[in-house]
This record gives sequence, C-alpha cells and structure tokens, in this order.
Amino acid sequence: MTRSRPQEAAELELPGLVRDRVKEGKAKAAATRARKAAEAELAEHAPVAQVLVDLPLAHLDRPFDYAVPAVMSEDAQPGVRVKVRFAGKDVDGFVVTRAAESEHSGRLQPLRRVVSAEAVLSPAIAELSAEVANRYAGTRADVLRLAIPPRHATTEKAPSPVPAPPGRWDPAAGVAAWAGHEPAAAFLGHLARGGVPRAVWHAAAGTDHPLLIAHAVGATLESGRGAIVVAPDGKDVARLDAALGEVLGLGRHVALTAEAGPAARYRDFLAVRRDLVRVVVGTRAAAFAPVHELGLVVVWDDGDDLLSEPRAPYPHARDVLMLRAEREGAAALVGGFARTVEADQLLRSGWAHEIRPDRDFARRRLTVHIAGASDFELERDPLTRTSRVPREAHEAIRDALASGPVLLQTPRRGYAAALACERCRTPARCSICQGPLRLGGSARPPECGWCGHREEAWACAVCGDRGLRAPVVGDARTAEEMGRIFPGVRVITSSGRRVLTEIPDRPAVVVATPGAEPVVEGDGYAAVVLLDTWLLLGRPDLRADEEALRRWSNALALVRPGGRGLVVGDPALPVLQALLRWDQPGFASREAGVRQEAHLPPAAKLATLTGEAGALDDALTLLRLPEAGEVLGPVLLDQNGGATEEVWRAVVRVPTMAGPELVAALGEVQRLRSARKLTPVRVQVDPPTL
DNA sequence: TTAACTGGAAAA
DNA sequence: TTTCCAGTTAAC
Repeated sequence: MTRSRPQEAAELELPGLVRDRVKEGKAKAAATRARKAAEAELAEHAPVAQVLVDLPLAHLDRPFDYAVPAVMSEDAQPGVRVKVRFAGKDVDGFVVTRAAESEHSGRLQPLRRVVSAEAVLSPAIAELSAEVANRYAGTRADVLRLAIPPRHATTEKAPSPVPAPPGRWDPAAGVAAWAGHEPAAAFLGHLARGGVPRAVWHAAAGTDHPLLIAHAVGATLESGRGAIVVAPDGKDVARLDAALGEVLGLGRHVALTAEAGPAARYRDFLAVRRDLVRVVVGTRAAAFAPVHELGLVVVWDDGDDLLSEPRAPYPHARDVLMLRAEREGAAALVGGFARTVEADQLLRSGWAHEIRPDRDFARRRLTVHIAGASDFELERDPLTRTSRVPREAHEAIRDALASGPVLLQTPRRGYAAALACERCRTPARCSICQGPLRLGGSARPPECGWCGHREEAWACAVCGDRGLRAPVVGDARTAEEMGRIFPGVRVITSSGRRVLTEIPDRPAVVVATPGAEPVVEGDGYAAVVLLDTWLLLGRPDLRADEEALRRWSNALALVRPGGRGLVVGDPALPVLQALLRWDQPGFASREAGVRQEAHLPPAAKLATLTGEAGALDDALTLLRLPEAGEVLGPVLLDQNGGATEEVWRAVVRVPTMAGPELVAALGEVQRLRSARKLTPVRVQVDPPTL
C-alpha cells in the first residue's frame, strides 16, 4: 500500500479541520485504489495459496484456493495466518501450501491480508490436525483452534530470547533415578542413542516421577531431539517444570499451561515454533506443541479425565501423543502409579513394552494394610459409631506421626451429607420428589434437599430398614475429628478451592480430598490412610473402579520410601487387593477382560451422539452404521436447572475392527447435516465416561 | 454477502 | 420450446 509523497505535501497547505477531512477522504480513496491495484498484480511464483479457513461447517473442511497478490507473496508462506473473503465475510485462515495453479475453475479471490509473517502452523501440525479430525469425526478447524494459541501481537514483535547453550545430561544420574524399574536403563540408553523405544511404565510408590521423566527427556535431548511431556493439571506441570529445570539446566524447556495467560502462552508457543526450545511440559493442549525434531512424547497419569479435551472434537491427549509418536517417529512413555485399560491395550497389541518395578523394590517402597472395616467390624468397634476411622487406623496414624506427616485421603469435601440406608447403603430418597435426603437440624426428621419435604417415617425402599447414616462426612469433619483425637498435632486440610501444593517434612495430619493431596518437601509421608473407600466404588460409571484405584494409587504413592499405607475398606474387593499388592497392571488387564465380555472399549469402539430429540433421531437415520454395529438409546439426559430444550443422547457401538468405518460414517453424517443446515448434533468418539 | 443455479409459470 | 423470475445453494 503506497501513497505518493507530493500529494501529501499539497494537503498540508489546507487549513485545519477542512484539511483533515479532505485528507481523510482522499486517503481512504487512495487506500482503496492502492489495494485494488495491489490485488490485481499477482505473485510471480506460486500465485495460488491453499488456505484452511476457520469455518464451523463440517462440509467445508478442506483447503480453499486464493490468489496471492504480489505484495503479499513474500509473507504468505505456508503456516502463516491470513484473512480471506469467504462467502462475503472476512474470516481467518492458515496458508497450508503455495501452488502454481488451482484446480478451481472459477475466479480466485485474492488474500485480503497476511495477519503476520510468523508461520505458526508447522507442516507436522497441519498434517496432524487432519489425522486427529478424522479420528474424532471432527473438523480440522476445530483441531487447529486447540493446537494454536490466539495471537498476541506485542509478544510476537518482542525480541526472541537467546537460546540456552546445549547442556549435558548425566546418564549415571538417570540410571540411578530409575533404579528399581526394569528395563529402564535400556530405555534411557536407547533414547540417548537416538532410538525410538515405546513403553508403558508402572511406577513404584514413593517414586519421584518428575525426576525420572526429566531424565528420559534429558536422554532424548542428548540425541539432539526434542520432547513433549503432558500431565493432567497445573500442579503436576509445576513439579515437572522444576524437575526439568534441575536435570536439563535453565532455559532448555518451557511450561505450557492455560493458567499462564495469553501473552505468556503465546510467547512460549513461539519459542517452541521458532525452535529456540525443544522441550515442552504442559497440560493437555501441550500435546499439540510444534516441537522440532520430536524424539519423545510422555504422558503421565493418563487415566485422569482432565486429559480429555472438553471442546470439539474432544481428543484425548494420550491419543494425540501416540499418533504423533507414530507420525513423527518419536519414542513414547505412558506412565503412572495406576494403569488404564487403554495403556494395557498398548502393551497387549505389542505397540509398547512394559517398564515396571521389580517385586522386591516395590515391596520395600510401601507396605499396605487393609484395615478391616467390614460391616461386622464397623459395628463392633465403638470408635466407628462416632467416626469413620477405625481403631487400627488411629494407632497407625499415631505411630507414623512420631516420624513425619501423615496423609488422610477422604472423598469429597464439606459437611453437607446426603443420607443412605444404614443397612444396605442405598441412597435415601424423598418420597415425594425422589430428591436426596439431608439431615434436618438437631432432633428434626431428615429433609429433602430439593423440595424440602420432611420425611417423618422413612424406610429404605430396598431393604425396609429404618436406620439412616451419613455416608459423606467430608474433609472438614475429618480434620475436626483428628484435631480432637491428636491434640497438639498440626492438622492441615487441602481440598476444593484451597489446595496446597507442598507441605514441610514435619509431623502433621494432612486431610485432603482425592487429587488435592499436597506433596511433602523431601521424601514423602510417613503414612498414607485412605478413608471411606466404599464411597468411590459402586458408582454407576463405566470406570468407577478404575478411577477409584487411580485416585488411591496416587495418594499412596506419596509415601516416603519404606512408608506405610492403610486402607479402610472391604479386604475382599479386587480393587483393594490390587492396591495391597501394588498390582495396578494386573487390575487393568483383568478389567480389560471384563470390558471385552461386556463389549466395551477397548474391545469395542464407542461414540455418543447428543442433541435435541428430533435432530438426534434424524442423525441416527442418516448414519450408515457398519455391519454388527448397534445403537443404544437414545435416552434423556438429566438436566440440572433445565430451562432449555431437552437433551438426548444415543450411544453407538461397533466391534473395534469396524472402528474406522464407524468414525467415517459419523463424519459423513456431520458433513451432510452441516451442508443441509440442520440442527447440529454433538458427536463424541471414545467418550471418556458414559 | 452474492453469483450461480434450480425449477416452475407464463408466453409463444 | 423459450424466457423470466423467485427462491435456493454454494461459497476459492
């Protein structure tokens, strides 16, 4: 865009306001003319840009050709953000390729503007976006929105930091950190030599996993390649961040989290894209980081549902990383104290090898006892009448307090107690509206939490018993109880909004809800106690047991080497047995068998379709379901506060072999519906829960 | 937003 | 059969 100098000089001679007005008008006209002229003259080389346009329409999910004006030719390189005219509107897009000619028969619109010459979309991520979109029956535009953070112009213009000089990684320290886990030394060696090993890793309790992961990354850097580490939440990422700083030296990695804010997020993204750093640690979005020379992908605690993206097309970070490992020829490490059936599947199929602690090592790290809280003992132990902590647990806590902090994990927080039948533990429901019953004030009958009805003569609908119990006591009550029982001992709570990350290594009782357990500075807890284990079980969820085991394992893993674990629950339960033997892999493999019989993932491919009744029905009619496929439902979803339209959900299921076929058919439905402008239906492939 | 396309009605 | 028009559709 150029304006001639003599013209400007002439305008300067006109008086004040008038001059400005005239200048403005003339400038506008001149600008338009200049733009037209500039657009008319096309780039000499490759005058066609293929652009991925950011549209919400599934049937337009492909590159469109635009003419490249000569003045933009230099900047309009593959990967840059552009503005283009599409159906009369200015929309954003990314240039994916430049070409000499177009397949399109009509006249090409010119690019409106190159937003910035920064090639934010790397070729690898451009290809990945197509694969992820395919796998989840979604669109590339949606995937790119997850993969590329919004632009922050000031950050982009700021000078780049100077890259850190290459450090050296100490293989001996790496092997020492991984001691007890086999065959970790071979895995590290393979990484350092540029190999692409793939492993599913079960960590021993008390393992400082951030340190071990940092060493795996160190080994990868040693081979000249980069790495991505993804963990469920900011707390995990902070620990990994610190460990990476220690092992790799400063300035060799970045931490990508949503908490950091848009400027920091874009700055770190650019540092990665510009190849100033090759190591990224972060939450689920980091799985898309455009790391150059990707050599290793790591996902920690892949059973945490935070790793599955809540925005379309709902990809799971583990799956994105495994796809990348395959596409980009990188090594992979799927680690945790627990194990998912998906990780088990990676082993079963031979895609990955196993790394696990040897038996003696695991046993020396942690001894678990199950405190008999069978119904019989609960009744006999007088302490349990007023508390849920059996005598055996009190003794264990007292002993452990002599040498360090003790962690009590208790499900859910607060006082608010829904009631259940004392005998069979069926939740107590209001006889009028089926709402949950709560304790009314002192000496009053229980009340309904929804309609307030006072239940004068409640009797259990299942067993007829008239006794009520408060199953959810919560952390506040537990903390209070601990204060009473152990006077003079510091009681710390961590839950809900007040989550502690770290506590000092001094005797204290720490009461925390699952996922909110603070880490101990130094070695770990002297003992970890899991209360009310039965509360996490028996939920009507597909993954209830798996999820409970994961949460317990993560808490028990915080013991110091040689520490004690105490589990209050029914010792006959297989989940608790798995904890006792620290055999989460065995549990996952058994669970996989159960899933196989029940035709559930990973033995089957599942997808859900959600939407209003009519649209959902219509979508199911359009769906060309593969042979042997079935539709379950649709069922009405409960709507909390539902002023809006009813929402229904159907589940479609096919044998795993027909998975790709199903996903293709779902994609087809989405394209068809978008082309016909029908009400959208949400499609979720491999939903994390049902 | 808008050019191109569709199909149906009127004119011949 | 041709022409005209209005509503629809695709979209570079």
